[in-house]
Amino acid sequence: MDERQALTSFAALSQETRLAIVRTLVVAGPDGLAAGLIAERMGVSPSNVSFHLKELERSGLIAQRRESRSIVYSASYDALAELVKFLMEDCCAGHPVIREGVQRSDGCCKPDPARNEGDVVA
Amino acid sequence: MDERQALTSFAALSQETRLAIVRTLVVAGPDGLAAGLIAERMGVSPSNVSFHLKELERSGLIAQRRESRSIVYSASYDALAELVKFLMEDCCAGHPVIREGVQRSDGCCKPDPARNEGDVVA
DNA sequence: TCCATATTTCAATAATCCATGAATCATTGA
DNA sequence: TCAATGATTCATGGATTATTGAAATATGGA
Repeated sequence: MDERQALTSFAALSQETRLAIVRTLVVAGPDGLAAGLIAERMGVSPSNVSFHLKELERSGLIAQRRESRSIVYSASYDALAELVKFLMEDCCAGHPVIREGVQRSDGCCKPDPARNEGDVVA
Repeated sequence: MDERQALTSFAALSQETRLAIVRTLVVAGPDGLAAGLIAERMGVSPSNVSFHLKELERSGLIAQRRESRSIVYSASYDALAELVKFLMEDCCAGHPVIREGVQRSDGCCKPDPARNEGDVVA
C-alpha cells in the first residue's frame, strides 16, 4: 500500500458513518450487504449512504458488485490488512515499542495456543 | 481507545503533512523534535506546521513539551499502539483473515528470534 | 530593559467535505 | 412497453478544514 492510498483510507475511516459501514461490512462477511440495507441500518438516506459508499470504494476498503437490482457492498479484507500493515510498519520502523504494545494487550497478534500447525507466527 | 478518538486519529493521519510529521516523530524517538525543525523538514511555514501540530496533539497521537525557547514534539507511542489495536480488533472481530494477512506478510508481528531479553519490551 | 529567537494565535480566504432532495439510470416483472 | 424497485448522480447550501501572512506571546541573553 502506497502513501496515497493510506491517506485516502484514513480519510475514509475518519467519518462516523463510514467507519460504522466498514465495521458492519466486516462483520457481514464476504456476502456483503445491499446499499439499501446499509442505509437502513445506518439510519441515513439512500443518497447519503451512496455518497459514503463511493468514498469508501474510492479508498479501496470496500468493493461493490451488482446483484440483480441491488448493488452489494463488501469489505475488502486485503485492503484492511494492508492498512493495518502500513500503520504497523511505520510504527515498527521507528519503535518496536508500538508493535509490542499491540501484541501484548489484545491477544490479536498473540499466537493462540489453541491453534495448531499452520499458524502464522510459528 | 474509544471510537471518538479513533475518528480524530484517522482524521489526523489523513493529511499528507500530518502523516509525514508522525512518521518523522516516530523515527525521531522519545527526544522528539522542535516545531521549527519539523517545519523546516516538512517544508512548510511555521504557522502552518503549528496548525497541524495542534491537530495532531488534539488527537493524542503526539505530545508537546517546552524546552527553553523551543516547543518539542514527540510521538505518543501508546496512542499509536492503541490505534493499531483499534483497527485490528475491529477487523479481527469479524474476520481473522485480516489479522492473518497482517501477521503473515511483514514480519511485524512475528517474534524476532534475534532479539534477546532486555529489549524495549522487558 | 531591550532585542532576538521560537512559536503560536488570529483574521481572511480558499478549498474540501457533508447532507438534502430532486432528477436520473438500471433492472426486473407484468 | 410500462410501472415499480433499488440505487446513483447532480445541484445547492452549510460546515469544516487548510493555507497565508501579520500580529501577539514566551523565553533567554546582552
